[in-house]
Amino acid sequence: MTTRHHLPVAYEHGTGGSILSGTSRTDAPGGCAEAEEDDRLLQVGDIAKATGKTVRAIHHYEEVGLLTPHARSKGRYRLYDHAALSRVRWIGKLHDLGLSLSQIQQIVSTWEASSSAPGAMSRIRDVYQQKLEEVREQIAHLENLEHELVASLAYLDTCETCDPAELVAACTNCNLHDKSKAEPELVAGIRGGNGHCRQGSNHR
Amino acid sequence: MTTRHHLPVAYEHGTGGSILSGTSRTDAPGGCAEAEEDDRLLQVGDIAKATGKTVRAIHHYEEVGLLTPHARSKGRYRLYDHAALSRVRWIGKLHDLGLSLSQIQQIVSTWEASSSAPGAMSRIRDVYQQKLEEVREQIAHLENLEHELVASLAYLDTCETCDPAELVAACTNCNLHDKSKAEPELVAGIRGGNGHCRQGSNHR
DNA sequence: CGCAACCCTCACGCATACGTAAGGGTCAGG
DNA sequence: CCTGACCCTTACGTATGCGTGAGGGTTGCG
Repeated sequence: MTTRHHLPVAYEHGTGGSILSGTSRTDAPGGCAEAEEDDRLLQVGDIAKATGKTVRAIHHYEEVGLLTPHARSKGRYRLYDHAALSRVRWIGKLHDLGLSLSQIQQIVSTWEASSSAPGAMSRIRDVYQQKLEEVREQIAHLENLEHELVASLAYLDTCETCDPAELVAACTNCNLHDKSKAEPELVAGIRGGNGHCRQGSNHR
Repeated sequence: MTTRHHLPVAYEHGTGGSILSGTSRTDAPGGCAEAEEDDRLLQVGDIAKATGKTVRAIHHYEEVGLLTPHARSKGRYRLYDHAALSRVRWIGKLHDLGLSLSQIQQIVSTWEASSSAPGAMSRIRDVYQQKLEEVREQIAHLENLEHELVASLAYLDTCETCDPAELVAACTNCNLHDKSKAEPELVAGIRGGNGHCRQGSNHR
């Protein structure tokens, strides 16, 4: 909604859909003959908005070698092509996958230093393959925690039947809970552990 | 297997199962009449080993108010009761759930400042309930990434049929891939984004 | 008593991924 | 030409969760 007024080179004219489109354009220097399609360039702010990142983050990606502007305007404004959008989203996803920016940088380096295309892809594949396993482990771990949470919530349900006048210290001797199942760790950890005279384990 | 020799107060004698048990004991000062059960005290190193944390981490937990030794030896050694084990494991789980130590501290404070037991439990419940939803979101997110990884790997499989002499720059014009499905974002981001004259989106 | 194995209290260090402020140009409509 | 909305570079700041010494006691078997 932030009304854009005067753009140097990349324009928006739409009403909010995908940012920019327009008439004026600036083909970047460098002698790249390209098909038409959509070669309007984007400013850093456009990239930021379109990807949900901050301008600072985009700059940061550049600092660590993850992104390079396609060109610069006369006034040294960074100008990006649309591939930059893919790149930034890609960075975000890999980051979500738990890769650090420097690890991502290594992938980029690997790719760029590689001459053989399938060779490069093969290494990327290895990284992805390994990440896939890690992600599956993480999922399993989270599902574990999920179950623990559910169990704890069920356990804590019983507390609703407790007398509100009861003091927390009395929990140690509580006998409202189902004796057949142990106290979930997520519950056990709350009590005790701060030195105060405590130690009973399972309320009996 | 680090042989323990001279312990101040908490002993081990077992053969590796659960750390400690023994004969000598030191009931902590403070006038806590307790049932027998298992009130031998543990040193910080014991807690560390039993929980997989480092001694420094245990100290750190204390620094931020998450854990307090049950007592101190004459020589100022920290002595913990078994509840500390639960507490440390609990901290670890909550941390895995994405809570920061200070957030965990808030839970502890909430608990300790609370007089009404069910009231306190109710607030803990709320936290857990919310965490449960977050965890489920995280799982969904990871599953999304998992699918993207799988799709990308499938896509990259095709690259194996590519001529190893092919240059990475040629990927732009690659036509080996199934034209019916789009290039996964995890693949698209690799190419382009570093300014070099590029911009074709889907290899045609 | 001697010694190994532990523990204690500072207190600075570190890696990540930006946040944020400072001081100062650039762009294009009006 | 003016102006508002943007952008640039430089550079220090921040929050987390411990890591890593430094310098120096404590414990208790033998």
